[in-house]
Amino acid sequence: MMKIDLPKDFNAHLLFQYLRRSNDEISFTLEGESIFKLFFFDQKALLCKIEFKKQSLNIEVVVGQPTAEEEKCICKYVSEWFDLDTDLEPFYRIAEKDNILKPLTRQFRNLRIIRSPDLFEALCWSIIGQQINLTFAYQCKRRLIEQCNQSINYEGKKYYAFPTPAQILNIDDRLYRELKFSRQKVKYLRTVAEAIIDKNLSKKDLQNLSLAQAEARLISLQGIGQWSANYVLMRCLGNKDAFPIADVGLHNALKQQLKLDQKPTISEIREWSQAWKGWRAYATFYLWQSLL
DNA sequence: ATCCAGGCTCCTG
DNA sequence: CAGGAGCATGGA
Repeated sequence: MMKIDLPKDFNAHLLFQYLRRSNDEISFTLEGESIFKLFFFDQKALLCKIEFKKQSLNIEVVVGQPTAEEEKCICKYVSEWFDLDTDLEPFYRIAEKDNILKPLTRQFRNLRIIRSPDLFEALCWSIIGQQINLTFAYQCKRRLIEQCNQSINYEGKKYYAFPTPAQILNIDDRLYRELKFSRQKVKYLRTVAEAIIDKNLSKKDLQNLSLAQAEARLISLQGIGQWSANYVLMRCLGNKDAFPIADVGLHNALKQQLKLDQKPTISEIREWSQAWKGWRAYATFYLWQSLL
């Protein structure tokens, strides 16, 4: 059993509300108050059960025998997933002086960005989510995960992990059509999978770059534009100032919050967001939350 | 039916 | 360099 201390006033309710938002999400499994997450270390499967206590979260490995090193990886993953290491106070100080963020930070107190710690998965999700609505995006992702079937059975239920780059490359064009992926997106997924396999792209490399450099590196990949790059920097790398400014969800949330009759322009958003400097990823996430 | 979804690339003038 | 088509499908 592993145990991780939670930050003061951790809001598990808002976390679960976010995790529950799609029935097609099968890269983890919710059962009551527990989260099940399947990890693969090469071919070795470890199924983890995560439970929240008052001051800590517990991780129990219910299938498989982890080494000390693997336990460390799992703890690191979970800490990043729920963004446990961020001090929210500076964000709330900024928010108190900002008319857009103030009500949101009161409504969603102690909400942390829910991250996507695996780089390949985060990139794939950003590609899948481009242009189409979220419901359809989640369906596509579910079909992809089921097709690759990186899974184990435990107590009569099936638990899935996100596919590896090699598995993504193994799916042929005809099959991708059946999964409802466009030709372009298949090309982009393959580009990203190859970059990871060839070790031209890694989370560690991106972490050693500045925000602007990391953004440029991501955008150099075919299929990753400004929105996707900033989405990945925010959700995977944990950069608190990454800002997917063209995001339609962001636009709709701002329209709703400010009771505008149409969506704001990019230049308006750029202006308002000056006040959020250093915390634009958090501002975005809280705005998204207002749409749930 | 038509338009828009957590965009991006490529082609045109 | 701005502007527009095309992509896949489903929900409003």
